[in-house]
Amino acid sequence: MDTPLTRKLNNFVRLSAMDEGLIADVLEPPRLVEARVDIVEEGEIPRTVNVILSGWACRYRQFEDGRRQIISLLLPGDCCDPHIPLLDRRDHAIGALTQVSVARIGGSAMAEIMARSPTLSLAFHREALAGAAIQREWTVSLGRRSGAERLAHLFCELHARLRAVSLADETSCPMPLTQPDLADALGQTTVHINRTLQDLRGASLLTLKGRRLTVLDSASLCQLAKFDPLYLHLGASRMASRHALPSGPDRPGVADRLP
Amino acid sequence: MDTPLTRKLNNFVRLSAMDEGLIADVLEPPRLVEARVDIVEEGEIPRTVNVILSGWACRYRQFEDGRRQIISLLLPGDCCDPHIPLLDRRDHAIGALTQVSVARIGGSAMAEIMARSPTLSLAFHREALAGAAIQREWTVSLGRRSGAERLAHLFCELHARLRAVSLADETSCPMPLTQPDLADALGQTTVHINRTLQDLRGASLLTLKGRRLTVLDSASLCQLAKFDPLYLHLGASRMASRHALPSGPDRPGVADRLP
DNA sequence: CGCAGTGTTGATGAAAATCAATCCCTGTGG
DNA sequence: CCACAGGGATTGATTTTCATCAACACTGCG
Repeated sequence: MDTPLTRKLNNFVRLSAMDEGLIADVLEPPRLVEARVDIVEEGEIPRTVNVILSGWACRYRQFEDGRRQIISLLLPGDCCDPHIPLLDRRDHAIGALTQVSVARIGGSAMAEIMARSPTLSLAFHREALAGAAIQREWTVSLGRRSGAERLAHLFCELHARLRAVSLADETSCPMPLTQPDLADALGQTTVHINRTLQDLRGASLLTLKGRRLTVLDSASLCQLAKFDPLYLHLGASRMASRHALPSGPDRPGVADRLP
Repeated sequence: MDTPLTRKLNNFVRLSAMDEGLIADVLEPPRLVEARVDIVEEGEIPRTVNVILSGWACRYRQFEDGRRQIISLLLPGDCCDPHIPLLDRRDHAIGALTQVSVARIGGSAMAEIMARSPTLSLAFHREALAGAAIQREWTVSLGRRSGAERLAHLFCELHARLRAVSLADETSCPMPLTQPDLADALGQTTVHINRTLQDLRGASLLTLKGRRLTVLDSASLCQLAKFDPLYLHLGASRMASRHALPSGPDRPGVADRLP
């Protein structure tokens, strides 16, 4: 069966038909969650794994004073913590950004297929490690990348991740995030995101309209973002590493085209 | 055998004497790494797990233009990625911040003890999940906490983590990080860290001298930082949750004492 | 002694937040 | 079909936070 989950896991290990069958067996019937509704709430005791089948969600944390930080973005095929049932309580919430279809895998069913198929076990482990690597990259972005670099980097990442589950073409992909969403993901304000976005458009790096992102100048965008797809661990084979900056700090540089 | 590693894992599950013995058996003889030297380098193919026995290290990433971001801090008892041998190549480096003593566990030995002892397997898994949770919290800090909040939060976290391995007392702990280190961890400049530090000292929240941090007003520090130790998943039992903000956005607030 | 890394200070400028209006879609109900 | 509501996008003016630049003091150490 071809689901975003199997497509994603196939980036990490080649799954056998039997593996895919095992997954299909344990995936409970999906439920729909409307945009802005929580899929799981903070403080819950985790018992099941949730898999995103369609739509976008995010982990987030909100302070009492209203400040919100999106901690990570969950795209189709992503599973919310394959191993989370091991922990005590959830320290963050997961919310739907668009309408989302999620399927659960019971904690014990999960343990069972991991025990049954070493390949699946490896796949889920790698999925988790890749997720951790993405989280580290976000730390780098928030800590040391400028506004324009952050935005560019996020777009590069999302495009690559969507390609890995066949939801993007060579130069464009869906982009349902609103500017407030982008602001909360990148630790900035919507006003500032808006202006940075205009800079990127002005430099002819991309267009963004109708909830769709089109990358006009991939090489420059990657270079500006210092985007190196290695951290996604999606398997060198299919990664368009062609734009991975061949380094050399001294090149024309898009930065000149930005204000 | 009592090592920082077993002390740390005991926060997640109670290890049997046999489990501790298994660990002792697979820990290779430690090696010393001097401050500012890499323990593992970016791009390496991971084969072994490294455990910090003493000293502090960090994951970090450095751009060609000199900007450096410390991605996470590794304290005694922390292991650098118990499951990392599953991935292709390292996307970041790990460097020693002080002189560090590290012991390796061979990849196959690791797999073997995990297979042999379900308790150990669970412990290492939880260790990894707790590490991921810390990484998420850093994302929140870098994205939405102000300079003073960030610094306060980091100090709260480090103090709690050190307590979990019996390296801190009730109100103080070693703090070998230099101001440049703090700056690279918190995504700011050393000048700004210096000034923020003065604010925290000025508000009588802490003292920091001779590479030792002393918390003078733990409740206020936690409140300022919005520090909730839940995310460390160190086991409710021993966590000093007493200062976990009982919430209520309307209280005196230390913030008033800061400039 | 002198050096290097660290900590500190002041002056200045850039990046981003904040405040406050619009404007513009898009879906909804009359 | 149109008016309306509401979220999203955009703009300008202003303030705050933080970075940058440039000294200089302190400390441990060869």
